[in-house]
Amino acid sequence: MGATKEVVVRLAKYKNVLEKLRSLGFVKVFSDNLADAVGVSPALVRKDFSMFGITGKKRGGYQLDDLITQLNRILGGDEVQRVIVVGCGKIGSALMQYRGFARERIRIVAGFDVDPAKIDPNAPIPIRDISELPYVVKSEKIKVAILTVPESAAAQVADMLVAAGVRGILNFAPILLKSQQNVVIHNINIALELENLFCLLRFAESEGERNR
Amino acid sequence: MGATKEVVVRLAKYKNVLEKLRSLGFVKVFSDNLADAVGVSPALVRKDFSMFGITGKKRGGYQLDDLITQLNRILGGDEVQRVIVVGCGKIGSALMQYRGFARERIRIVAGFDVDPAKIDPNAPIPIRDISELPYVVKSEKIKVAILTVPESAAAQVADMLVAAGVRGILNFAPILLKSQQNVVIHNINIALELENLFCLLRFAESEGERNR
DNA sequence: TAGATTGTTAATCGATTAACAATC
DNA sequence: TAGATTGTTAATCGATTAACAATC
Repeated sequence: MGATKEVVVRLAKYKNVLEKLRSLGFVKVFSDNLADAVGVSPALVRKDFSMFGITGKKRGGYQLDDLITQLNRILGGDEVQRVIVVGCGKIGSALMQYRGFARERIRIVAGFDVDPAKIDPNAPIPIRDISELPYVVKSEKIKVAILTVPESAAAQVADMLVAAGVRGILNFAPILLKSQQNVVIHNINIALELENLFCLLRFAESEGERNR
Repeated sequence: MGATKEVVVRLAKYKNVLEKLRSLGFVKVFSDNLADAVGVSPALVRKDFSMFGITGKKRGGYQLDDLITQLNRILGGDEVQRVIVVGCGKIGSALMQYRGFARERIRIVAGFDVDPAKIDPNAPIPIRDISELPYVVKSEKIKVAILTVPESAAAQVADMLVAAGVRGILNFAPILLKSQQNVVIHNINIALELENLFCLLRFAESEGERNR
């Protein structure tokens, strides 16, 4: 094949940029424009497109509407994407209320926690006891979950999610969960990201000295 | 050279795993153990180490204490790493209170916002008006900032941070900020991560069908 | 037309891995 | 000793880019 994860991820980035361009009134784009916006080379943009049979006009670039339609077809389109949040602590609650999701057609349909004080099935976004998770995942056909439980519970809750039928997990717990057969896991480790920033800076500095 | 960003990022992952192993009472590790924990091949672990002059014993693997010391030397070690949060909305506030940072020796020293209602210079972690940002960054020698402002303000505030002397930005606004000369920017776009999960699942499905 | 941009091939580049001698 | 693991070289692999004919 060749349609690796990286390509799919880039396609989604192109789509996001294109939607912004459309709202600005653009009608067409060149591979050059997209390349600049996403931070890749124009050749790669064209290659990514051609890999999925998306073509443009030799001199006129790509029609914005066409392109977005095609990308939606490939990426899974316009349906509202339903997600649950498991672990309603600080970060979990913040994500449940995050306004940026609506624009991307992402809807959080429920939260789950073990703390009885947090349970509130009548809230706009209901918060349920975690024991109800398997039932809700099945009846609502939930495919993707955001995992924001403490580190100590993360592995166990991840297993529970997979057992219930969840196929994609966005993990914020500071533990590396591994993608398995049929389950895609993305790990976001904020402390590690900060550490990496500090390391890279330190490195950039010593590089600078070396070149002086 | 060859010490690319990826290598540095892996070294930090090794270090995290090693610290956990140490707290479990481990005394030595093999490249095999680390490879499993971080999800890479044993050969790559050894290569990464040898690239920085870290050596083990031909039969006995690597001494845990030695290894951690070496990694600390390379990665910038044990000092407390001071960070500011710019934008004290839901996510910004959640991060300011996130308990996981302390363990990684990360300390949030201040928050900034434009909303007068949020300003509170006497809180445990003071929240200041954004106009004070340049002064605080300079006087406290802040190198890294977490950016959690709304999309519409992100680019402008990022410029402000760089002008004030910040050299690393962890950007949560849904906009792709580009790393420049001397400035490292990591973008975490949570909506995009979720979109990617859905896309990858959709892809995995159609792959599955094809192989049936 | 002249100029610009696509689509695609072949070349390049860099990162990862296989493999194995060295050696504990 | 026999067995296991490192350190390193050379081979592989895959992704990216350069380059250019096609063509609008």
